[in-house]
Amino acid sequence: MSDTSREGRVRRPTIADVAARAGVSKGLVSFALNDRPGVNVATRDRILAIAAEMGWSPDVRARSLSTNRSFALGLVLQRDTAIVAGDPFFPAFIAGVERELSPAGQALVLASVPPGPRAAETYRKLASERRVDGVFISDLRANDERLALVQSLGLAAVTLGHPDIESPFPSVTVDDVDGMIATVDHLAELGHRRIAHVSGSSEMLHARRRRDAFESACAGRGVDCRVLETDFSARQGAEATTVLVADAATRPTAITYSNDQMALAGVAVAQRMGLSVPADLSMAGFDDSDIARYVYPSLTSVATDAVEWGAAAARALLAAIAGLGFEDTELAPARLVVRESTGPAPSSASSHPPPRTARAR
Amino acid sequence: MSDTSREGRVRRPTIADVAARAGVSKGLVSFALNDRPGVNVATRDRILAIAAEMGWSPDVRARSLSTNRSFALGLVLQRDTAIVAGDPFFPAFIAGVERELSPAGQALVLASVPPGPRAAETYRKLASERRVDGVFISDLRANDERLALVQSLGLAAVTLGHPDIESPFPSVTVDDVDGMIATVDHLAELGHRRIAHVSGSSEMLHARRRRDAFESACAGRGVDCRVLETDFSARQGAEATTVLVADAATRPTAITYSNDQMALAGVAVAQRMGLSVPADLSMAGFDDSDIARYVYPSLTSVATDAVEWGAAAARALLAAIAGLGFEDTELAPARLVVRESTGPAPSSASSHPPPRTARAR
DNA sequence: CCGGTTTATTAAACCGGTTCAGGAGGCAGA
DNA sequence: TCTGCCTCCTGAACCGGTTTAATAAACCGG
Repeated sequence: MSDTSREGRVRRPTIADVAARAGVSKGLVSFALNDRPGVNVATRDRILAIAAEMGWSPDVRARSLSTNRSFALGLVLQRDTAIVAGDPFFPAFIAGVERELSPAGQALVLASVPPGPRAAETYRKLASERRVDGVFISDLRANDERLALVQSLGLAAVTLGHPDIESPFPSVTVDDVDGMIATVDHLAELGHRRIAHVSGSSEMLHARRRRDAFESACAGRGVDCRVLETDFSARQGAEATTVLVADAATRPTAITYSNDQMALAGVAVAQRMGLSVPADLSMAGFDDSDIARYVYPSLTSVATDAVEWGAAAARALLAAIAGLGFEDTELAPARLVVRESTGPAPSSASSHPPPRTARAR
Repeated sequence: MSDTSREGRVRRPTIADVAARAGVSKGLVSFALNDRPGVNVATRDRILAIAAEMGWSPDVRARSLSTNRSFALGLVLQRDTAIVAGDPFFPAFIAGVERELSPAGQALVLASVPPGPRAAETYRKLASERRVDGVFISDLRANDERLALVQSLGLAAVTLGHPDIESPFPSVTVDDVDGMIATVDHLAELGHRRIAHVSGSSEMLHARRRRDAFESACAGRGVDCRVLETDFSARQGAEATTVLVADAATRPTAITYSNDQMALAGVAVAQRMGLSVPADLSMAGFDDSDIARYVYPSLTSVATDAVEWGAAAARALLAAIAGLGFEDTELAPARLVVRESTGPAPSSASSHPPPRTARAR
């Protein structure tokens, strides 16, 4: 019955088993397996061969204990589930992270907490249990207290985007500003002179950044602009749109949104009110989710490569943990993808048609 | 400078520090902290107080090594990023999982791999490194070889849905069938006699189950039905819709989709061809993503409580690991949410309007 | 006051790796 | 032949918990 016990489970070989089989000490096996100098090449090859033959692989727990590293990185999601569910960012980001982590022998520990003070507790727990060597700090907020917290916990970290305060951590950034400027340019060229922006919470740095870019781009082009703030949800995107569109006299001819979910909800509100997109109203999203290409009218949006972002963030965090470089990384800027939902501004302010009653046509 | 070393980092107290401070042995501290019987109550309270005062918390690595458990559960995502990105299921599922795991002192290890053979490798790695005590097996496929693999790796597991083969693991299921039957019922009541279904890959058990429910519901009601198979992506949802709608003579009066992304893309295709939803064509999704409520026309869909599903799956997996119950769990069935995208069938087959050329209105 | 049981506690082994001080052996130079 | 210096390898300590066997102390009925 070989080395199978009663329960049918095989006892995994340990480094001691490999050592015994190879007729050397545990320590030497460890050296050989970690490619440390001072091991005779022939011996090393023999040990490696035997380890492979026995199907040995290191127990990350034991390794963690002795090296005082966890070989795992943490990501704490602290968004409302409805918002994170509609957001294409995280799955793509995670795929990119994983692409780097997996070959590096690292794992990703994901924690999901409702927004609020429980997030701090989660970071604290991750650190005190020594689950992870470092964390990704996403969804940066204004004056984000997580920076100090994570530093005090002794964790390595990388921030997604530049914090608005002094940060001890490297950042990995995709610049939204260009994309937003390009959007305003695009609309201005189409003749729009009154543009609104439906922003995410200004507590969130990326929302604020998009909004600031929007406002300064408008100012620079003599465009009349207006901003409404939301929580990023489709619901509030719809509500903001209703407010913007309600008064035909002050109605903007184009609306940009801080994400695609809100833009899609906004398009629906406009259509429901009998407005034609883009003939009466141009609308643009942000993030370029997959569905943006497939709705009708297809949605003009700003695309960022979240997979690449995840990969770059993972590389930066691994480097920080290894005590290597600490430079900030700037990825290719977000770029505008023009589709059907933006078009020429209505020829005159008086051209808006009488609102029809809401009915699915 | 108290117990702070040069680098400003505080040395975490270990169980030995607590023992020394309390004047007892390491072992006794361990007993006290794990609520084991045979410890004097007064002593136990004193140890607990001292541990709390010193800010001690267990190092999960050390604990893992001695107890031979990892205190972590794994989830392997093996979907294409474009598909997982548009799918509201996982973020919600993960939130539910986390809700149970966190209080239980467990962590979630997430691995994301491209679809294909690399998934097996990932499970193998998770097991051989001893990263996790058990895994969630999601997106069950026909004759899913992961069951045997995971069992041979000695991992505990729970499947999301019932496998089509003998399974050594408990399952946690939300029954889709009722929701699909309700959808067909709803459409049949509205007078639809020719209904199509755009299915996900029939390799995927949940897609197949929805499709089978669709077909048998149609058969039971004398409804003419047709099924097109896709990979769940918005792109293929759009393509399938184009095929279904192309020939006005054989065009169905209603289409159901195996997820909301495809349904949204399908609605767009119909609108683009000048068809009115639901006047000319009723369309229904599946999964009830948040955005379904906010598009125009709002999308009839089938809702499952993914958060609850995650929580139940986590409980089941924890129970399995603890060697407790092994019963399957059946959650509240998916339910139909009727919105604007479904309506009465067109009065006669000849009523379909001449297709207009595609233009954003 | 004694033998036996229960309760509270300790010391040490153990989990599976890493790391470090040192030792054996070979070789070169004096 | 002695010394010094490599190279290759060993043995043991160590990481921070858990667990077990052994022991000391308290208790208890007769």
